Amino acid sequence: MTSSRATLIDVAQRAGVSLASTSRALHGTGASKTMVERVRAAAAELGYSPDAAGRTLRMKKTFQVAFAVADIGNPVYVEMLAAIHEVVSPHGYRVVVMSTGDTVSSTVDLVRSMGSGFVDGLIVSPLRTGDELAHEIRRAPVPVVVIGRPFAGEIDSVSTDSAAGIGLAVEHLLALGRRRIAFVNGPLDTTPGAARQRGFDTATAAPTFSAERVATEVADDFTVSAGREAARRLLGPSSAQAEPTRPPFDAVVAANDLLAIGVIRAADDLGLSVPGDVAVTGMDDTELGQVFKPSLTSVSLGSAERGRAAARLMLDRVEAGDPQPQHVAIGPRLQVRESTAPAQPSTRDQGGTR
Amino acid sequence: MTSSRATLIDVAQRAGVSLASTSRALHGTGASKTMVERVRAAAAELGYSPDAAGRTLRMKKTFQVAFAVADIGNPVYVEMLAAIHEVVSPHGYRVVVMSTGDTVSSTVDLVRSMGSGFVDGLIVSPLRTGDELAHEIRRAPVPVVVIGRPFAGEIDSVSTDSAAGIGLAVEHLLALGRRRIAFVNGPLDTTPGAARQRGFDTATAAPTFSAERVATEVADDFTVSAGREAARRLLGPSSAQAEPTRPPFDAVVAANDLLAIGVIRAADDLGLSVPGDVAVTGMDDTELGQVFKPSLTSVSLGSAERGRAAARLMLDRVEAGDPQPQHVAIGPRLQVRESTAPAQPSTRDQGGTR
DNA sequence: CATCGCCCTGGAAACGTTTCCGGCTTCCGC
DNA sequence: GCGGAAGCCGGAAACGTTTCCAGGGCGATG
Repeated sequence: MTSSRATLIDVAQRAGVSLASTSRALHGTGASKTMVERVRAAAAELGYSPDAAGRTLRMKKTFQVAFAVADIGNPVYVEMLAAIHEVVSPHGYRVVVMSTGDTVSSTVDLVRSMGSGFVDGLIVSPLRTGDELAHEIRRAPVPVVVIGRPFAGEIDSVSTDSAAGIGLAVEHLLALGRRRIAFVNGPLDTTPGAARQRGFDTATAAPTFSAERVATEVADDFTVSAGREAARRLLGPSSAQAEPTRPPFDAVVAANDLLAIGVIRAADDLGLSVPGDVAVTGMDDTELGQVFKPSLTSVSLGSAERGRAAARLMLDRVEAGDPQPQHVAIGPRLQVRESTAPAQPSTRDQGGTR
Repeated sequence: MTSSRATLIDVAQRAGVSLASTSRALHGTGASKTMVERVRAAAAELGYSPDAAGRTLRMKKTFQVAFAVADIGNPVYVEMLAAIHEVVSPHGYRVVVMSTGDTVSSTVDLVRSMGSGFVDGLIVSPLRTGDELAHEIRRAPVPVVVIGRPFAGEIDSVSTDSAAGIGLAVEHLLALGRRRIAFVNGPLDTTPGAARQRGFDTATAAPTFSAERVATEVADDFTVSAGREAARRLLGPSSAQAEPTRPPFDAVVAANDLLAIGVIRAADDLGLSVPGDVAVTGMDDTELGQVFKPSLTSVSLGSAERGRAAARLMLDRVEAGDPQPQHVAIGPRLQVRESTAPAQPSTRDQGGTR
């Protein structure tokens, strides 16, 4: 039990062979059978395990990948993290969790910090993007894969067309006979917020759109409480009265599962039933939405799938120096559950729980 | 735009000073003002950023901390992760996410892997523990902080008395007038499962326990679906009939928020109302439980708090070589919400939603 | 039997950084 | 004006690993 850890030199001395041979024997290449045996034994006796720093310094390889998001508490990112871990871990890579911060400049700082070389690559899902960030990513010293937005050329990225996803939700509601559709979005200056707004505008501007577009309400945040408040604003001061007046819409498209749940809670507060009086759709298909009551109809953006794809892209880049920047697109899929149902001819007195 | 990154030697040459002075100038100690200025300028021109591997090799410091759990998807661990990140990040430390695996031997392997020295310390919350693991932790080459179980001596740990937490839940249900209390637990061979079972046994054996202890049902897992199935088993085949017969209990203590939600879903499936017919308590006080409908009465084990405490313990260990192993205990707190309410005298026909 | 070639081994360099140590200048106080 | 001390700088070593290169032994082939 020495005070410090055993080093390769110690192993070499104990085995009575050279340092070079020791390294080769453990690494498995170009060493005789007896040599391997001998070195292995010595290493085992000393409880040797190779030092990561020395190896990294020499090989210029950290066997670490960074995953950076704005808010690691968000279930979508958690799912991505788990998927990334699951993919890279069997290949011997570790995952370092980092934060992009809210702003584009803090994200730029993050990318710049890759210069220290503590990681072999970066998978990042930024909340806000800009030309400055794109430029910084292009000149980053390690491979970078962006999740969430298809970047123009020269940047690896994997994304889901969330605008089209909103379209799926709108279509679904129309097919159910809903005629007055509202939209609860998150901040418009974020990448997902902007995309989803675009999606709703496009879907409701289409000639096939046979309903009335009520309004868009922008929540402060992509959270449950923000969704609840946004929905309350949308229901207007008139509905604040105790009498369960008829709401100005019979369906709400939410930009997010969290927002959607906030909307349902708000509806519940006012004695409106979901999906009886109001049908609600979410987006991201989180587990939260699945276990919620009513379970949430949601547009899956394939979070785990995106994470896996990004991780694989990263491995391709890091293991083999794959030349061409790639872009992987995941198709949005609508998961129909309890929070949406056909509109009843007479939407009257469906009643709340009590 | 050279092919490779600028090194300290390049900066030294450009500034026309020695390597040693360059390092000192950038590090800020024992360098003249003009020297600092000059080196800073050179570094800036070259876009220098220090190489993590070289620094680590020399200083024996990685500025990384590992956080290892069995299932990173679990909201409790996510909260801990976020808290840990929040604490150590300002001190310049990164967080590496790792997996302990389900078994104690895989956790031992994980601790053993610390021998590579890719991290300055390990914060681990193992699902299962044993003497073998304790022994391995004691001889680990880096500081280890254990979350979840108070370890006997020589090991840093932070824990919450979840057994006492179960006691709080039972007490609360008794105070509400509930008289037939069931318990849905997770696997008993896990650390949390065992502790919570102990808590329930103790609470229901106390002389002040004025109710009937119905049964304990052990779920396969700490998940929603496992909880749903466990609750179904508990309700028995008799209740599988369409008629909403009176259940054999009027309250359920669940070992977990996820299990609790599974229980509520199962109750809902059978037309039982929560909290009308059955009061349900969870544990962990997750955000999921808070937004659920009905919002979940839950025993908070201070996940974020535990994460923060563990992180601070780790920093103490890593920054200053704090000598004494410490143990931090967080008190469980009951958060009362909608899923528990006083028992009605006649528990009849409270009715479901439909 | 000689020569060529292959496989294995050992010495040494290199990766980029921090820090010890010795020597220089400079400044202060007497 | 001089001795001493303090501050600053440069050379060099060290951290632990992988890999290039050269040399030696041995088998196979001509």
